[in-house]
Amino acid sequence: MTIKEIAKLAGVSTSTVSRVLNDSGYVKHDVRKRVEKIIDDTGYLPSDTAKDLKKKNTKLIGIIIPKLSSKTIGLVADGITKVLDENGYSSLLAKTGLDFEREMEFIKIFKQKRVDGIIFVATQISEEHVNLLKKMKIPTVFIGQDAGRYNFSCVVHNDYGATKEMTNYLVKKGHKKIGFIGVDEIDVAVGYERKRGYIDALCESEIEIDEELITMGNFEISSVDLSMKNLMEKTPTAILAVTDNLAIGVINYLLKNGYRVPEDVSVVGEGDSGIAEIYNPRLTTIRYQYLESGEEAGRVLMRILDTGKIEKKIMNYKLVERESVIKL
Amino acid sequence: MTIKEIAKLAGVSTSTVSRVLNDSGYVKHDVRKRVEKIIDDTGYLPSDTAKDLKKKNTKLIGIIIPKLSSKTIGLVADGITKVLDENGYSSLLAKTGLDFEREMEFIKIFKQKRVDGIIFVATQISEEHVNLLKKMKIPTVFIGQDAGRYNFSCVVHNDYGATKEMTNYLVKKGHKKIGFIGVDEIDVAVGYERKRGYIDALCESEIEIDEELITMGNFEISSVDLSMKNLMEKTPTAILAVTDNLAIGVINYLLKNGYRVPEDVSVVGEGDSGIAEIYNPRLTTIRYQYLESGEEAGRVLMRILDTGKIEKKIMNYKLVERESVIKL
DNA sequence: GTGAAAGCGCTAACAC
DNA sequence: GTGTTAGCGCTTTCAC
Repeated sequence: MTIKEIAKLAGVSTSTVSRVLNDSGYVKHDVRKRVEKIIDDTGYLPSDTAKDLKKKNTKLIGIIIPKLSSKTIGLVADGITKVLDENGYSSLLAKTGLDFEREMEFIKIFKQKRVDGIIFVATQISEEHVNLLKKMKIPTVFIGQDAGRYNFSCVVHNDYGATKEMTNYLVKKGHKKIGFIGVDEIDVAVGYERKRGYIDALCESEIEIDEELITMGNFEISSVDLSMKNLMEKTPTAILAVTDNLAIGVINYLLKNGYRVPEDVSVVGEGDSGIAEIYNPRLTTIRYQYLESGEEAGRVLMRILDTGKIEKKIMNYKLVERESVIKL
Repeated sequence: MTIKEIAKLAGVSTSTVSRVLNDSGYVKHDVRKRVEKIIDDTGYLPSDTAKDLKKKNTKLIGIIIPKLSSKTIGLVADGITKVLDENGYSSLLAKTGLDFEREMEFIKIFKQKRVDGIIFVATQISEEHVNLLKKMKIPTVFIGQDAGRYNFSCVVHNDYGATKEMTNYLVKKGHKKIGFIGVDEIDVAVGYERKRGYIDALCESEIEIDEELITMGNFEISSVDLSMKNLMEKTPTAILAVTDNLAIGVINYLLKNGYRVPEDVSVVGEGDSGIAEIYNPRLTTIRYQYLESGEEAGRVLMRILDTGKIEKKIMNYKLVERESVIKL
């Protein structure tokens, strides 16, 4: 079914059909009715493919994301698509598994599809990404990592501030030997910024930094066991894990080895990933605004498309007190 | 940048550029090299929009999904996009929030975008969906609900078999008074089929069905509290919840009210949603193949596009024994 | 081996 | 108010 066939069936020209389709220009009432009826009967829907060729924009936004099977990322994605939907944009999805090559490839695919913009949920931003994006001239906003130094828009969480506040909270509860479980600093937000928050908080409280109290996992629960073994030899009274998953791993290790939480060791996480609320004990953690960051990124992109102005947004966080910390 | 400009820069015709772009037809070696160099230098990438207008297919697949912020659905989505990627298809995402109107609307949008096919992650299938899909003539595969009676392809989980097996497992462990927490039967798979599995298992074991042992929640954890209050008056020795989330709600209720799990009451869930493994106690549950169902749906769709044959696939499941059940 | 030209389905001047 | 027509960026006969 094409506009031409509709025109023929209605005994009018294609321009008239186009006019009723887009509600533009004048069409006599009964002609409009007649055309509308035929469109209805045939179930004809105009091809965006053809339309996009004429117009400059596709109303398509590319979303680059590591994976979907994560509550956190899912929330971000829900936020993004919500705003895009509201603004009449469709979402082209690219799942990269954090594979650099695939990320680069998807940017090119998006260019071929002539997306109007890209939202990039990133854990690392490289010079190459940025250069390709600039060469392609695709308006882009990053979520989760600061792209300001590359002169790109971004929506970031206050990883530094949140972790600093959490550390201060632990200090206020009387803890001085606070273990830290972080992740690779290649992930600037979660690895580097959160660690910096922990360290600065201790400095400001004039607690000496003990390098042996600082360990690293990856994002998997099982990855903490080794770290914990070494960590516990230093007898910390509290442990700050940089994600809830890691914190759950810590608690499981502790419980398995005869420690009580929080009576023997206090444990906190970050992320408020849903599990924190129903875990046993309920986990004190940082609630970041994932859904909202997705929405915000959507809005920022809409504005870029409108005005071209780049923006950097820092999202709020909230320390959620529950049952996994004890006052010394 | 267009093919025309590239042609001019290279001093050849657009057809020649097209030939080197698509590696079709003969182009003299040095001409090819020259054109390739210019394409490289300019970073030119051909427009799929224009290409699609000529070709019959867009290599686009629409994915209709209730939301992303669910581990389960995220896994399904990861599976889908994996297979689509491998086959050179891109994913257009439609998040519906289970809103019927939006679902219908997205089908139309997908038609306008001329997607080659649709994968529909559904909790309910209505006559209207099916009729519209047929009218639009878009090859579609449903995930999670049986669309066989509508003559559509689908990939479903064995909800009935799994729940029956789980019930039998409980019976074998010596339980006779088994509470059941289900969901609305509008969701045929989770609501209706799982309940049927529970009932049939009891029947075959010649255990009388006690209607008061059968209650309903929605999918939210908090929704079980009321059900549990009534349920516990009937002093069941085991409770089968139709999802892990519900099971966690059950356990939390039990713990809060002084029961021990599993010593006083055994609890099982379904879904193996990740939390089951790390919860305290670790939850005995059914592992459905979410990721795999997404992959399978992708493959089924690829085959439909190829041969037109509709298929119904039933995925496997596995009973995962952990610590939340005791032998009586 | 390469180029000219038609045409994919639509929109938007422009003419009437 | 409505129709004619050019053209969006590409592919693909068909000539040469």
